[in-house]
Amino acid sequence: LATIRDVAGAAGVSIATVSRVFNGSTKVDRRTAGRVWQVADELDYWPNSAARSLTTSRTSALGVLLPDLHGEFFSEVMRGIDGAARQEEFQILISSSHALQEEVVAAARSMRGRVDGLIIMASDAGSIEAVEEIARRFPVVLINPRRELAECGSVAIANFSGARRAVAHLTRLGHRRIAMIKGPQGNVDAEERHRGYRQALQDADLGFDPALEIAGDFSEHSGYRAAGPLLAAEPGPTAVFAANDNMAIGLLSATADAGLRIPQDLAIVGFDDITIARYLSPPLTTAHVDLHQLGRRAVEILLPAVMSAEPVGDVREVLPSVLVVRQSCGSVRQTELFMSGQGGTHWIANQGRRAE
Amino acid sequence: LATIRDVAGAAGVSIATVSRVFNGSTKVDRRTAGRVWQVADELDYWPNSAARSLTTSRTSALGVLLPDLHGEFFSEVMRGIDGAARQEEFQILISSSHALQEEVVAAARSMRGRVDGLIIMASDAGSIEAVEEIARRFPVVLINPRRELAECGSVAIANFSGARRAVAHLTRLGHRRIAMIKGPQGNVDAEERHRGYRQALQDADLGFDPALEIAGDFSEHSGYRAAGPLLAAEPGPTAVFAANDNMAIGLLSATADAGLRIPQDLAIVGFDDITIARYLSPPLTTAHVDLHQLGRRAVEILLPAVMSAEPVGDVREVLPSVLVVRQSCGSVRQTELFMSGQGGTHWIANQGRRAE
DNA sequence: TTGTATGCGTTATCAT
DNA sequence: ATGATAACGCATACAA
Repeated sequence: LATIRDVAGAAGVSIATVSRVFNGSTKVDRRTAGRVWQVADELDYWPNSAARSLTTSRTSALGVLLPDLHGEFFSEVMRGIDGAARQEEFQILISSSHALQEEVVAAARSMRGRVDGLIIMASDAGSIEAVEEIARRFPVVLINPRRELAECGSVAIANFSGARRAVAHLTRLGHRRIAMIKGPQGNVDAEERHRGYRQALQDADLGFDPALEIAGDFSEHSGYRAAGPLLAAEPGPTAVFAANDNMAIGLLSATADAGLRIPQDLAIVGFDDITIARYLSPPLTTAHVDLHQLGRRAVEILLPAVMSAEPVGDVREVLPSVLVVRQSCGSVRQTELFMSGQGGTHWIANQGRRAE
Repeated sequence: LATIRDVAGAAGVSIATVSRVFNGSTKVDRRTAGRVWQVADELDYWPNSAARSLTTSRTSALGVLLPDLHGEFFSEVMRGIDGAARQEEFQILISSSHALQEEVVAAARSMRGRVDGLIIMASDAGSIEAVEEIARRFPVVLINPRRELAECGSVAIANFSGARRAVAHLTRLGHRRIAMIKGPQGNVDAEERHRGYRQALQDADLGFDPALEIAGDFSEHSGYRAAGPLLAAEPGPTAVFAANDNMAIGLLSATADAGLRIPQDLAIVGFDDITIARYLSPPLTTAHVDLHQLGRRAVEILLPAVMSAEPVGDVREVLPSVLVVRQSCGSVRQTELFMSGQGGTHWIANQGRRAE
């Protein structure tokens, strides 16, 4: 309720002085400063951020545009974003559920004057043009972009090499009929993981068999259904790479229903390393991705641009993915010490940054 | 870069008219309105929200203050908040990781002028006074408050009755030596769940045995450790109520290590119904809480106050908790049809709103 | 229907 | 070291 003017009046100084005090200007007498602080406290004066950012044209806030904030993916990414932002005393304005590109633009528009930069994760293919429009006004960093954009930074996860490594794990164990449950068409993550799968087969001098590439949509249910064509294939696969853990879980249930033993009858490897993965029976071998870091890096790339009021340079970063070997592939080393640090997992195949 | 003045100039009208057009005023000629829209589009004019909220003293944004945004709890609550807010075209400014009360106040201060109301979830006991200070300036709704506050709305989960029902489930199954793994001291949720446990025992004419109330801190590890005193007790318990699922998971591993069969040798019931619960072996019977609704209701209670620019009335709401019976208690009906709607769970004991 | 002018709460540029 | 005062970008009461 009290404004800077009220404080100035009560303290017997000008509003300029009050402003100086609150912004830590050195050019103000210690005694008057003390008086101002005291009066401000008595009047319960809280500076108005909107007014401040109107004059400074800086907001100390970042906007985050997401397609959805369902589940673990979102919460971990957000945690990374929030942590990094808080460190630099930036606030986070979030807006989710943007499937259509008009919605993305609308959300960005409504943030005009409220944020200094934007972190965008667009799911829709059409959103690219939307982002281009946005990037003309804000520094922008893309998370897992489907296409690189000039003037936009980006942070992505190592889908290709992660998948390649996961499947290489299977070939190394001697499997030669390796199936894949694919993710939704048009989804970058899904497509990259598929590329990695194909590459790993080629690396092992194996051809790919279209009959072993089952369609899926990242849902648990689609993983369950994939068991049908998978078990009907002739000759059948001895191992399966699921494009994400959700589908691996579905497949796991289906094979349990069918009386198959994992990994003896079928080896399964997933992608994402969601929390559940280590609790499954058997615990799932899967490609781990550091989502927290995904968010953190996005902020760290965005902030310098925000500070300098320039567009983000061509900073493209790919976060490493790491294969977590548990028991769903019948690895040689299967020991799982339950309460140990990483859930008894054994880490291999650490891939360096920017490796793709 | 273009301001309302630029648009007015280019369209040959006054800034007042442009403002009217953008705010959908009816008192403007269709033709001039069209011209304004077109010019605005050409100039790529995006209204500045900060300036707008400075004059209107409304922001169309809500602030959310959280202690931490770890895991599922956060993501589900946020999803509820975001969904409800978006419906009314409100934005969400979030700020997490506030353990100390000064941090909470600081966060609230920095939101002055940027939000119209606040949703606060304070973990620290001292934060209460902080919230009181905040509530003098903003409409506030508390999530799971440790103490009710005048002028603050609140939404809480049914800890007491949820725990009572969970334990009643055990007594109904014939258990008479029922242990509990408690949550951290000073935590409201934990204390309420403990009260519910005691009440359920009393309901069944059972006394409580301090030796069967093991200390815990909500962590999986503390649940694991609890197995020691639990199995050492003489006579030992036939059932255990864990104050949250995490600890139940820890206990589950410990009993597996000890070679105990669940539920034959020991029945276990948890609280929260986290995603993992249904994937455990055996799937965990637990008290389900609708976190999404928790966030949604907070917004729905807050918004009317924001609209009317008055403090939130004495709206206190308690969301029902529901016992999800799976297989960790040896219920009579154990059928679990894996891919069915609720993960093959069977819902009982639905408790109405405001029931506590 | 449209334009003029004032104010929203700050910061910043000048003087003093 | 401090005080006037002009922006900042917009909404609105009032005048036309």
